[in-house]
Amino acid sequence: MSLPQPLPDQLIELIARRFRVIGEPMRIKLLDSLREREASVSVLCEVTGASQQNVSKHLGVLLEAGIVGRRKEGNQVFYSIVDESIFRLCEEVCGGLQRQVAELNAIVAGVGR
Amino acid sequence: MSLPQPLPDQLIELIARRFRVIGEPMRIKLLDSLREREASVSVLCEVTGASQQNVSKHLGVLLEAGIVGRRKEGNQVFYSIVDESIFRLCEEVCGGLQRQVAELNAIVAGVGR
DNA sequence: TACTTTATCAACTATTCAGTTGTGTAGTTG
DNA sequence: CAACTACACAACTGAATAGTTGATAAAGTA
Repeated sequence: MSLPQPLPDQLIELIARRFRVIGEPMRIKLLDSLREREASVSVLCEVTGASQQNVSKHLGVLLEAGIVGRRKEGNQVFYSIVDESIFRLCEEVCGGLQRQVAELNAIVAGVGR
Repeated sequence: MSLPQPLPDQLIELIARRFRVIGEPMRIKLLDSLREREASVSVLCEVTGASQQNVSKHLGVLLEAGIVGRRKEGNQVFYSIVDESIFRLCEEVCGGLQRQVAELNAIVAGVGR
């Protein structure tokens, strides 16, 4: 995919909104917990250590963004990853972070030369 | 690159911070303006229509995050992209958005069937 | 020197939003 | 039915931050 130049304002807004949705530690944690398999809200509360209301709220944000899906079963609700590209984004970011750390490392190592 | 499972909290924090930095329309606009070539603060003000102080502030955030670099020349300062992975992130997000829109489109089209 | 341009810093305002508290609503169980 | 479980909604509080305003600093120019 190639991006138009310049980016239209509305698209910029959409992109920014998307990044803000995943720019929240708790939501990344939830997504990470859902990486292997779907999970109920109560399980996600245990895993993350957050309150039920808080987890529910964040899941709502992720649901509205189309990143996760939900499935009801009895009186439980199971959430699962719908948009797998989220993890590619995280990997890309981690790659960038690693490059930065490597550069810093090279600079620090150079001082002792 | 493959991510560890589960993600350590500190890494989650770093990833989230990174996403928040680019989760701001004005900063995306600035990065978009720098895609082709470096630019001075004043030029970036014209392009974005934002105040000098505001542009300078956002550039400071991007600089601290290691996404852009700066170069002084006379009484001007030129900023340029250092971390090109930013654009891959935007492309990935746009791809996700397009898939969502396509799905919506399919659903809407199905109604009139 | 005095003045202009360019960029940054600092303080303030307004907004956004994460997390909590309290409550409501299904669904299940005794 | 009542009691319980699982989840969501709404209102509130506090913290972070985007954008403005005013002042300061640095470089070039008359």
